[in-house]
Amino acid sequence: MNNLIPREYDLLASRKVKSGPLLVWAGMDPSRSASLFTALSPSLATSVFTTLSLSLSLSLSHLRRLFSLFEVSEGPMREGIRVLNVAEKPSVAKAVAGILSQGRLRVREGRSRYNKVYEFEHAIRGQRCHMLFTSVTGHLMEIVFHERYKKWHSCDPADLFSAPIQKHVPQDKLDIKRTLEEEARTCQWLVLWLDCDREGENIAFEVVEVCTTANRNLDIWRAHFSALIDREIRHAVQNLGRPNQLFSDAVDARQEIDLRIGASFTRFQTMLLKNAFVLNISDDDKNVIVSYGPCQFPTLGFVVERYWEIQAHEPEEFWTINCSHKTDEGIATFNWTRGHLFDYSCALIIYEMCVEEPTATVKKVSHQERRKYPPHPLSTLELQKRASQYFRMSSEHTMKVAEDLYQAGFISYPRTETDSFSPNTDLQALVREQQGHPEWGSYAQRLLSPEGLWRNPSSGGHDDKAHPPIHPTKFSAGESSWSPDHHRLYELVVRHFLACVSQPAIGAGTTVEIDIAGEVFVASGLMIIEKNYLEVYRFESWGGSTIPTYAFGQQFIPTRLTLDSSVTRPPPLLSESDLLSCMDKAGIGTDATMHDHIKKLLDRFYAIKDSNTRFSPTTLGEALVMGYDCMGWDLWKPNLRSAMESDMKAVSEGRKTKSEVLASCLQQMKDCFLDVKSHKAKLFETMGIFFERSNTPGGDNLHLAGGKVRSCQQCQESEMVLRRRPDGSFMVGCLRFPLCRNVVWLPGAISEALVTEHVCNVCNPEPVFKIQFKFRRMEIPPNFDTEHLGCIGGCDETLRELIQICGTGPRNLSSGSGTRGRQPTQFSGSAQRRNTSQVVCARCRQSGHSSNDCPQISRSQDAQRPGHGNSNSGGADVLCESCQMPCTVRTANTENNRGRRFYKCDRQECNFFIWEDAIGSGNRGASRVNGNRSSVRGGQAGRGRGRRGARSGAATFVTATGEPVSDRRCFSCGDPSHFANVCPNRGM
DNA sequence: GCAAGGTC
Repeated sequence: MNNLIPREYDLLASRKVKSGPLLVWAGMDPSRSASLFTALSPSLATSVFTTLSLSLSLSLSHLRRLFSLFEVSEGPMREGIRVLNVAEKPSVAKAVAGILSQGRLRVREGRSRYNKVYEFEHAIRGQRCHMLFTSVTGHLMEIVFHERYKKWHSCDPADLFSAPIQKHVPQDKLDIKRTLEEEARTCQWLVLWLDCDREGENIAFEVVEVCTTANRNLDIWRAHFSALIDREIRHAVQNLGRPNQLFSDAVDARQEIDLRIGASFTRFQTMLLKNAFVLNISDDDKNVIVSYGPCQFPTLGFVVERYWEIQAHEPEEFWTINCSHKTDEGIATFNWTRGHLFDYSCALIIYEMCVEEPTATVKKVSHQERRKYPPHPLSTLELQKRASQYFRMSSEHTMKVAEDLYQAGFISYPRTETDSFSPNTDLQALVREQQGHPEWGSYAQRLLSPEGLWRNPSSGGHDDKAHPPIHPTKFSAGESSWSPDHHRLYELVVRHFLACVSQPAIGAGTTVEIDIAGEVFVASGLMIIEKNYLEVYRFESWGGSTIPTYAFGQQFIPTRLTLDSSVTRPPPLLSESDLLSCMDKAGIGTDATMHDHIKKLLDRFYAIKDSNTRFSPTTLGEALVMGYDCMGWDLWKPNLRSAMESDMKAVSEGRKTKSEVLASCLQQMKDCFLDVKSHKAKLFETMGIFFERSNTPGGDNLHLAGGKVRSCQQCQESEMVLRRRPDGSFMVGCLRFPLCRNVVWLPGAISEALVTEHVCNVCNPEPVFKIQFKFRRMEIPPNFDTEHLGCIGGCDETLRELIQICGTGPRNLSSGSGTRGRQPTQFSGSAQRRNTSQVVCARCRQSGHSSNDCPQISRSQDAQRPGHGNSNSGGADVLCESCQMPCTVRTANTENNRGRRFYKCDRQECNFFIWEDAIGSGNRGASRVNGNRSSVRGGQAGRGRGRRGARSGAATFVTATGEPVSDRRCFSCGDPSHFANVCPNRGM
């Protein structure tokens, strides 16, 4: 036994530890200390302590007092273990220490002002322990490249895939590191209370590294807990395990991959592009960073993809039969169970059948109880989405406000994936707290009363095992220091919580099914009986609508039976809420970082957010995505991140090793990088479509040809300027590109072009400046001069002929984007337009579209479509009544006329406009309130084929001019002997 | 000057 004493003596004497009740046992092997302590007699102990006191300059009386205290208070002497506990954040350290000490604890400052040290006594499995509880603030370490590779120009970015890296504690974490080192030296155990996820496990190993460097004898333990509630924490401390190296390895791999590919691609892109093009995205383009990241790029990809989808959308007309019935009790709107038909003829035949036999027979009446359930408990993602939807707050701002509320103790930890409460949570106590609130206090009181409003919250099925759902933790009727957004967010958290523990809303639903000439229509009504959670959750509503009473077999004539047309619409731009959902679905980012990735898109000028919180790509964002897409690499898609995530999972489960995943992933990404690098001309080319070349050093010899040629007649907002593309060809394009895509392509044989001051005296509107061209002799026929003063306004036959002879592209057009054996992803929109705009239409001889897309053909085809039969617009231009110039056909995008085409004179002073469907109907210039093409009652002009009128419930046919039709013929075959509903050719 | 992940 005595042989232990010198060891203890050495340990203690060698360290300048602070005094404390368990001082003398610091550094002792806990498995042996018990027997040592038990065997020590008071006299022997006194002797030991005397020696120690001399070495440690402590008073003997102090040591005696400590020893006596033990002897008296503990009976048979038991050893005390000094345990260093480390949590991932200060709040967790405080909460766990509070639970385990039951409030009997001491607090002292650590080296870091945020990370305090709590001290208390606690028994772990009967073992007396002196607990020191402190924290880190997330990751303690970061990985960086070795000094040699840190400067951007220190190496080829490709070298970053293999450059040596090191993990170190950054400057701002050194205080925390010192605290850990100092406390670890005095302890025998280290218990890791990091969050129970992969990142938490990785942070745990960072703590282990720091602590064991200071004290290699530490016994390392891991506490596993899923919520900061008594039972969980007490169970965790009595069932300590060991940290999971595999979880940590997975994070190590992710960190290294993220760093290497992020740094390499970012350096490459930035150095390649920022000096070569006039990006015009910041006051100083020199500071621009064209970053790449495995999360930010797929996030951008979602934005661009939706944008392209909208651009590529072509409205398609469809037809619906709508029916309504008005009685003294109200109106029932019946929906056609076929939904809608794209075939006008079919729709019209069916409609004629209905009008022919318009009596509706009630086939089914059903009554059901309907319930609208309250939302699941609040996760971070839902908080962000709802704050965006209800208050238009950005996800980033939401998290800042939530963090403030959390720091001040009003709400629980705001970064959580969990959307179900632990059964041990005292939810009623949380509700009780809110009883005094002037707005929702009475609802909280009712929740706790026996009236039955209470309901245990549902589970959303997610649990990050680290934090509870976001909920209020402290009552507030509003603090004076709060901004309006603090008020809003606190209110959302409280109301959401109260809603979660409430009964669902209950309604009485009625469904009525009717039959008109064999066609089925359905109407439904809903009457809210009990609002329940909707009373407190004012952000949601439940559209209550009542319908008249119907009985089975009842018959009636519909008040309104109309054949209505509408057009398909493109999806809207992605809202912030949509974007968060896309990211969540694809596993891009975490609950704590998703808003960062969105913000990064804005910071990097890759996307903009409009006032409706909808995102569209900037020119730079679209160009980058298009550039990579043209090269055939899916770097902007979520696949890469998903694959990485899958590999991380494999590492954490032991199916793959960290080194295995690192080697394969980095090799793959390096191959990709080298390929992109070798095809950088492609990226350059795409950028050249969107941006002017820069003359600043660092760019190459391509340059903007420059000079205004004319004002843009398409957007009417900007100018058409002469440009030279990276492939050497010339074009005249609108400065607003890509917002305006007006372009005039020029012959490929041009070697030089210069805008002159000569104004064309033929083309309008003036001025159209002529361009001095120089052609390459070998590329034009001998009868053409190499010098030519030309006009792009449409009068120049020479240019037109040379375009036909030489084409518009560069001399050696590459084979396009599929040159590496891999076809690029097909996408519509801008890229397709770019390709087609390089050809000349064989029909109208205009450049910028192929004969397939020729607007003249489109107009002719339009004339062939149903509904255009009587139109006088077919095939011929509509001329402005004022200036007699051809009008431009456009599509309306207003709420009442969305999708409806009209002709408009481009000359602003004319102000001439006419609906396409009004041409020939005698309704020139008349606008329509709705899209009805035919109606039983009160319809407006039809599409030329005829419209329906009504007399007291009986259907009548009228012509476009309103005259009754007496000699109706079958619509399908034209035979006057029968109607379409009995046409023998029907269905052929 | 670069990533994404923690957290203050």
